[in-house]
Amino acid sequence: MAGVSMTAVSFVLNNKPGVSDETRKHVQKIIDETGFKPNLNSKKLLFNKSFNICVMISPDASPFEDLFYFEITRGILNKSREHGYNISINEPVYEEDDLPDVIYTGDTDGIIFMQDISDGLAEKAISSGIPFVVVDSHSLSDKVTSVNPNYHGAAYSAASYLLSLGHRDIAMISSNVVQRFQEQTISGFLSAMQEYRLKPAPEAVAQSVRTEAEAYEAAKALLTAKDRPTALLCTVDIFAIGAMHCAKDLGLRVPEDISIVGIDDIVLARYTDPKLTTVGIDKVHMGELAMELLLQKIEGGSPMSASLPMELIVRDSACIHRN
Amino acid sequence: MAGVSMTAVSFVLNNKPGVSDETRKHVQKIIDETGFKPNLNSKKLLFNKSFNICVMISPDASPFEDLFYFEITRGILNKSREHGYNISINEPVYEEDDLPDVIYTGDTDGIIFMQDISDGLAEKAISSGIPFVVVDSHSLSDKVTSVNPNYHGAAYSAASYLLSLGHRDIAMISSNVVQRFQEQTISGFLSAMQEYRLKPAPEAVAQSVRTEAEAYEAAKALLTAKDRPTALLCTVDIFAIGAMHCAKDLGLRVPEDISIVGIDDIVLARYTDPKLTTVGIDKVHMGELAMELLLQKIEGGSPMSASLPMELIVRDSACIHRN
DNA sequence: TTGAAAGCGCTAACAT
DNA sequence: ATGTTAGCGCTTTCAA
Repeated sequence: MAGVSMTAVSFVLNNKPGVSDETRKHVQKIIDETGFKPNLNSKKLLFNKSFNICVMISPDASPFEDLFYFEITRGILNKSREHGYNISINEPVYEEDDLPDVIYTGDTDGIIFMQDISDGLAEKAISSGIPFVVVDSHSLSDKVTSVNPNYHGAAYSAASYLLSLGHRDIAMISSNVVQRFQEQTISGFLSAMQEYRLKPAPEAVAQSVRTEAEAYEAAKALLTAKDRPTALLCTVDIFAIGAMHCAKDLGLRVPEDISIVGIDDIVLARYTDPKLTTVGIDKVHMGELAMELLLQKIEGGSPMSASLPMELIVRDSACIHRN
Repeated sequence: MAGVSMTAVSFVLNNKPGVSDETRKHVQKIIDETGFKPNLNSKKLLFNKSFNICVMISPDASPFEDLFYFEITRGILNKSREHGYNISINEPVYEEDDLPDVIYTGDTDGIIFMQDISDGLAEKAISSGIPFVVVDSHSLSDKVTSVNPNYHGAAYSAASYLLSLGHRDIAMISSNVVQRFQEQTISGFLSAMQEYRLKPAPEAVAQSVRTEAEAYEAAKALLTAKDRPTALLCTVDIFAIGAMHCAKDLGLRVPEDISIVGIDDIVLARYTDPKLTTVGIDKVHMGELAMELLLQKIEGGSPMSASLPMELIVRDSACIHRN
């Protein structure tokens, strides 16, 4: 020590009592002069805390492929930086339905799962004892704390909007990547239709799809049928974009000949031509919220799961139906 | 210890010699049974290594706002995960032209700077002793190792392409966010023009701009002038997108009435209508390369800076000039 | 081949 | 109010 003691320095650094004003000033002066910064690695060992948050994403939904998860990640980053945490991006070990090593080496203070997780994974996470939250979850289990967009409501809003524009022949192209997501959106669609005493034909709800290209094909099937729908509700924006391309290629005008709406409001939605009408959610906020809930858990709390509303964003890809 | 010693366990864990096959097997068995994983935090202290890489971005170019940096970040993440590093996203302290605390607390093994850095920052980074690389740098200094897209070449390619299509009245909308970037693209543009013995009018190169909205206005100025150019070279894709909107609003067809090309090939470029012709670079690869160079530095090497070629990607926003 | 012990940089309990 | 000391979990000399 360049001056006096050692516990003293610790007290000064952490603004703790137990040291006279005089020594405090003295020590502080030396700290300022030398630019001394305490080594975080020793604290990590002492408190067995890594200051790392592990963001877990399935490889087929990398946040850096999928613009949706990418925005959520931004929110997570905002908050984690604010609180002095780093993030590391990882993926589950799918063959064994297990978590990666990083979880078991003390290098993770908390986990954020993107998209739904399997029951096996949830169990492993619980038994690891590490706090975790699931964001963009599709189930509201009381066993895990999660942040859930209201996808049922989203599909309901989208369908209601189309109905209010006078559309009656509405078909749906839904994602079958996550089963519960599909169930929720279909049920939202059907309840809106029901309010108008409408019962869509089976083929109008049967289109379920994984990629933009598949959405293109599904749209083709619908739009070339003899009784083609006047509106398309796509469960994911990127499908709506695929459907728009298909419509154009078929010589159909959007929205005059066919109205199309999506769900999610990804960045792209503002750049399509016409601009995509969709049902959106504040994804950055969603990420921030997930991180906040996680921090609460890390500090020993047991926060409530959150269900977030989704809001219709009217742009140019849907219009009034004229006979 | 559930079996024998303690040094032994360390040897077994790290596959080091100095322990009999018998004890090795015995210990290994216990490790497997108990699922024991060594605590990383103690290694961090012992080796004074954090296994964190700090990605430094200026706030006005957040990788999660800017699709360009976002793709680079993906590359960085790929490689860092592969090597057991976490990343933390931070920004310089601009008021003081200094690095954030995280650099000085032993919580960073290496730094990746996005975009160019100031001389002051470079100096601070060097004197911190922490290995760093600059990605998407615009200068090839031998003091810092960097990954440089060849922006001069990019502008040259774009201009040459337009010239080869018969365009002679080509105007440029360039970014003035980073000075050296602007210099390089302008010089690339001018050398291509010179090969055709063309010397663009001052107002054809004077448009320099920071945002999509400003690009829209710059395009408006150019396209409403009495001798409007037949082609626009935009130094950044997002400017090209702004210019395309402007052209449409003015009733001009792209590319029939006005050819537009960009630089960067961001994700959006494939989704515009018409699809954007641009000069691209493999951004994920760029990030991976930056991370590889950084790892070499961390291990004590002194890697060479890399200059990466950019390639013309012909899509639909430029066509042959007809008088 | 094995075990004992020091030490990485800090905090906190304890003794002074 | 201050100084001394143990200890976080590991690796690595060093001695047996």
